[in-house]
Amino acid sequence: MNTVASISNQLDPNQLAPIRVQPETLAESALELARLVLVRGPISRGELAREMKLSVASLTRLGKPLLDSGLLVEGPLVADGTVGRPVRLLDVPTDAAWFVGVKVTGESLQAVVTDIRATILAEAVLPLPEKSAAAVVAGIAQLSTQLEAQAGVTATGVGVSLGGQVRPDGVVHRAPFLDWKNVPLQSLLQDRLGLPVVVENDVTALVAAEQWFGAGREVPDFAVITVGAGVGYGLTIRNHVIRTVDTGLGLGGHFPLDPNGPLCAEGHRGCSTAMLSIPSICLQISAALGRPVDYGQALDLAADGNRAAAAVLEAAAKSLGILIAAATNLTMVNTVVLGGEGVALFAAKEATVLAALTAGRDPEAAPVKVRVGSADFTEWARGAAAVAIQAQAFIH
Amino acid sequence: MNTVASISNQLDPNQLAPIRVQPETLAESALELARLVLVRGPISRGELAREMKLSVASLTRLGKPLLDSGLLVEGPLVADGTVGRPVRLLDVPTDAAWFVGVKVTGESLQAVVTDIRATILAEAVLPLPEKSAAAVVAGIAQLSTQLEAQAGVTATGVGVSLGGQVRPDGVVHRAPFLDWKNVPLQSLLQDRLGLPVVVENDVTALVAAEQWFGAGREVPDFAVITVGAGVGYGLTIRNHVIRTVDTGLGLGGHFPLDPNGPLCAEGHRGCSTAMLSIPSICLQISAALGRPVDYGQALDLAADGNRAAAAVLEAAAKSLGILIAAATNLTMVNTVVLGGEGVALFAAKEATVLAALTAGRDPEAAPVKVRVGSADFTEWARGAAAVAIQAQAFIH
DNA sequence: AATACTTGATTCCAGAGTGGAATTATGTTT
DNA sequence: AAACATAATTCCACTCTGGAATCAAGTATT
Repeated sequence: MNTVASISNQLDPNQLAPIRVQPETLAESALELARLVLVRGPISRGELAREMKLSVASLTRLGKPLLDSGLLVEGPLVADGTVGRPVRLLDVPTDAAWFVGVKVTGESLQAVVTDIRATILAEAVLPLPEKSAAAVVAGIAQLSTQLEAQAGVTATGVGVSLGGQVRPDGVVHRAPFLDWKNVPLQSLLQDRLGLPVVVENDVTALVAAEQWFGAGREVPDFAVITVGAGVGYGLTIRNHVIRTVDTGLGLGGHFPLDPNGPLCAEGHRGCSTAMLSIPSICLQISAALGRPVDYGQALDLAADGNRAAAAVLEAAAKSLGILIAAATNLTMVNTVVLGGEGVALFAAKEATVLAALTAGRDPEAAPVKVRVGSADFTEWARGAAAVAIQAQAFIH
Repeated sequence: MNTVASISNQLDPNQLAPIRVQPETLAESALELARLVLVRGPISRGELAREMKLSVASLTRLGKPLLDSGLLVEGPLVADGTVGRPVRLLDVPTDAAWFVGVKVTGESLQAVVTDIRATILAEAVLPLPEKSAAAVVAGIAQLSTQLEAQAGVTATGVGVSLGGQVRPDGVVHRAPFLDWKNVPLQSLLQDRLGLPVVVENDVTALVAAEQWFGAGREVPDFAVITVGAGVGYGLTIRNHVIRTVDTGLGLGGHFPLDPNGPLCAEGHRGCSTAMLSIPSICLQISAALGRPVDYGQALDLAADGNRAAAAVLEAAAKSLGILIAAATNLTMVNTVVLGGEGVALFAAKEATVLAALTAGRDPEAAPVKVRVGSADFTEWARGAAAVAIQAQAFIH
């Protein structure tokens, strides 16, 4: 089979549809090249050769069909003033493919449209009238159309993420927040949208986004901890997002942290959800003060010296440090990315978190690098877009 | 370069020295083939082809030079009564290479000699008169000679393991039990023995042995927890033993398990060492009963209904369950191998351990497979032999 | 301005590794 | 004894690869 020819067919000028990535016709190393160019931005062949452990000759050969087909583009010659022939950087065309990412919660759909590097171009939210699959499908279709119009682009793929277990075939095995069991969301959406759709667990999607477009660009091993309505946990080891049959069950969500903490709904005293989740923190402070308090108010109250709020947040911060210590000790990673709206806790109580983390680590151990992601809810939708991007790039 | 020829040279009949594995002259896939035959025992080309995702044609080609050189051998035709040509299984010669493994503790050297599959042929112990590197080197030399004579073989490699941090170049960076810092043990031993020597952290060596010759033959991901003088912890993900700069620090050794537990020497209340280590358990019971009690007596006392002993062991068993739950939740593995002399605790209190483990896991999660390794101290020395085997097989 | 120099990128070619198809080997079944 | 089934080998075309020579496009030197 001639790879070059089969790609070039897609460039038929009579075909006005957007260029569609069809990497199943690409060999392993060509795929890896495309992935690296996507992830490492504009990059020279020399650096790619080092990174891929290939010769520059191979890079010329591998790059040729990708450039011919338009999957990659070459920048202009950049003369940096030094002696020698200037480099011509390889890049991905960022105006050829766009992706819609949607995070499904029990109450709403949060959506973004991104370019191929998961850069957000537009965002939108839609309340979910009911938790039926039909409502979700209709909502995603509406958001998709709306966002395409907003950004003036045509989506080439859609990623959907939600809290729950998602099977590799895109069937939602179990999603407690939606009361779903075995909903074939991917095929439903694909039929409706006529586009490739990927469905993934929300935390896993966030980890995937982080792996390609965040911390993973620099380190091969890291954990992700999200704090929000619940506590999420994900892991990347040796550049691979760990996915198991239990992914989506939220095994990091009820990790014991404080024997004197409050109870979670499952009856775990002082588990990560009880100590860290936003609802639990707000409820504790509300109960103490005898009036409803939201998360922002909680942080403000603590900053203003309110004792109840300060005590709750102090305990939460300490618990977060303990959780980070436990995760790094047992997984042996030394980078942790924090995500979710609850990262505001880290910003407010960084010293407490780090003190608890240090206490839980061997004094001789390498320091843990804690990276704070965006607290913006759009990060979740961006994660969904990232898995759509990854799926279209066909890297496993 | 002609691989076949370069291997065949080693078979020069005039050369009476034992066949030495020199796999640096082997290509990647030939190495993987040799490793699979070593690990999977006598195995057919067809099964190897499936395992390696190659054609049987490739297996014939890859196997040829290995068979010619004697690195692999063919079994007789085995006719199992079914129709068709019988298979001729590939195997490693188990009478061509032997390995000495030595575990160094603060008090003694525990040594074994094994065949290439890490099967123990003989064992020996030598008290360590002092903790100097010279004493360790001399002791290992003596044990090596003694074991070779005992088993009637000549060692082709020596593996040494100890509690502490070992750098990849075989320098012991830090070994608290020996009061060592930056001791170039590998080169010292290599000079003395005239044999290839590998030095590795003790828990990592045990994990490596388990990966090639134990649980790892069936699952790609598992954790190892050892209970003995301390608590050890190691991890294999995607068929790779995780080694980091912190390996050897014992990051799983002071994991918080019981807020009401006793203190360890570092001042951690209810950490894994305080709850599980043999010295701590014996000390707790001794203190309660007002007389010295060893581990065997502790188990007997508890079995006989002694309340203090039973309480301590019950708490230990519960803690072990909690530790297993924490490790599996955070690493996402679902197989745990228990090792060390303390596994007797699991045998005695299995129900308690499993109850605590189950309580710490999501009810919907896949059940954790707990495998109990040998409690024999020779397992540690066998681990050391295993890393020597791996080093000679040059697989990373 | 012409030439030398430096470094990026390409071309060309030989070698290694691979799988499919045909063939051979070695047993059981008829 | 012939037919059949399955294992293993041989043969060959194909892909992927890197090294060496070459070309390309800038800066430095004269």
